[in-house]
Amino acid sequence: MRSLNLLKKALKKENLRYTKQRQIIWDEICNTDDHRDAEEIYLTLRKNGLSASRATVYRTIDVLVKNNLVRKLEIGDEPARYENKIDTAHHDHLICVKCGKIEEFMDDTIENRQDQIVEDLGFKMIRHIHQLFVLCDKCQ
Amino acid sequence: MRSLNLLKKALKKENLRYTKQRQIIWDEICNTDDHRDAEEIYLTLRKNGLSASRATVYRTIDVLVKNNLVRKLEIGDEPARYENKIDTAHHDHLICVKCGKIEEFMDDTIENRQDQIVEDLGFKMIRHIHQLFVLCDKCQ
DNA sequence: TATTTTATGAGACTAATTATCAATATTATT
DNA sequence: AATAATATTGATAATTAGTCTCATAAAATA
Repeated sequence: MRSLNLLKKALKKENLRYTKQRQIIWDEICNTDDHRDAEEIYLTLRKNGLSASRATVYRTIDVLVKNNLVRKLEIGDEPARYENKIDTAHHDHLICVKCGKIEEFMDDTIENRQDQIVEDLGFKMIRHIHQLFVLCDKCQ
Repeated sequence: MRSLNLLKKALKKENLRYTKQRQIIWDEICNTDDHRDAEEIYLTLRKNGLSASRATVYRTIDVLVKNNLVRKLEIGDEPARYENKIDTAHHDHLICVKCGKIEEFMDDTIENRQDQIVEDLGFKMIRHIHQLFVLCDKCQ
């Protein structure tokens, strides 16, 4: 299984141990393409009879984000949301301000212009956040 | 003075009273082009012998943001930062991940593509966040 | 000026996340 | 396999940005 290897590789790289908590948290994040917050992930695990504490959920997600297995979505003052990066190319997000639905978008022109802006200033791009807050079709 | 009228107009529109606290908070935000958080603004006021409580600073900033006098910058999990919108056109931000310096950018091509993406989906744009996290020239 | 309404300040409260630390699990060593 | 060394976990305390409460103060109105 692909995601298993990815987890073990990341843990090895970080000199961290492979534990069943880290596995079930990673599995749970891989199970859906949702954008869930840490509490939702924690509660889903409990509901399924799997056990990991909140603290461990937060700690494990940090490792996954740091190792590029999970994308962290910081939306204003809401709790951060997470999605797995398995088989998904880079994308940014549209967020409905009314119903909270999250869609993804990707635009090469925007990506290129961004890079150009940073390069022209003599800076070095580390990462970017691009969020379009909208009223979705159903909420208008 | 331009900013005075703007404040009074906004307060009138919201059916709020004109008070000296609201005035000194607005003045303080207009004094610089920095991107400061609420605590920094509060502490600067105190240092200058002016008096407004933290609660009033937060409450007043909310009114200013709502009425388009102040731009709120939500940067990940950091405290929100604020800048006055006097005489400044729309722009987005470059943020140095090392020294925290904030620069501004604006690109019509990006703005147009954004609008197009939202329109194509049949959504309605409310606002957007576009932040480029970089290493600035001095931090590389 | 008296009365009504709104704003302020001090501090309690909230919520997401992080830190602490004793108990437990994993890995390395013998 | 047993033991020692080290890292992880879970429960909960702490932190922090921001909001809420409510008695007092200020402003608007009569």
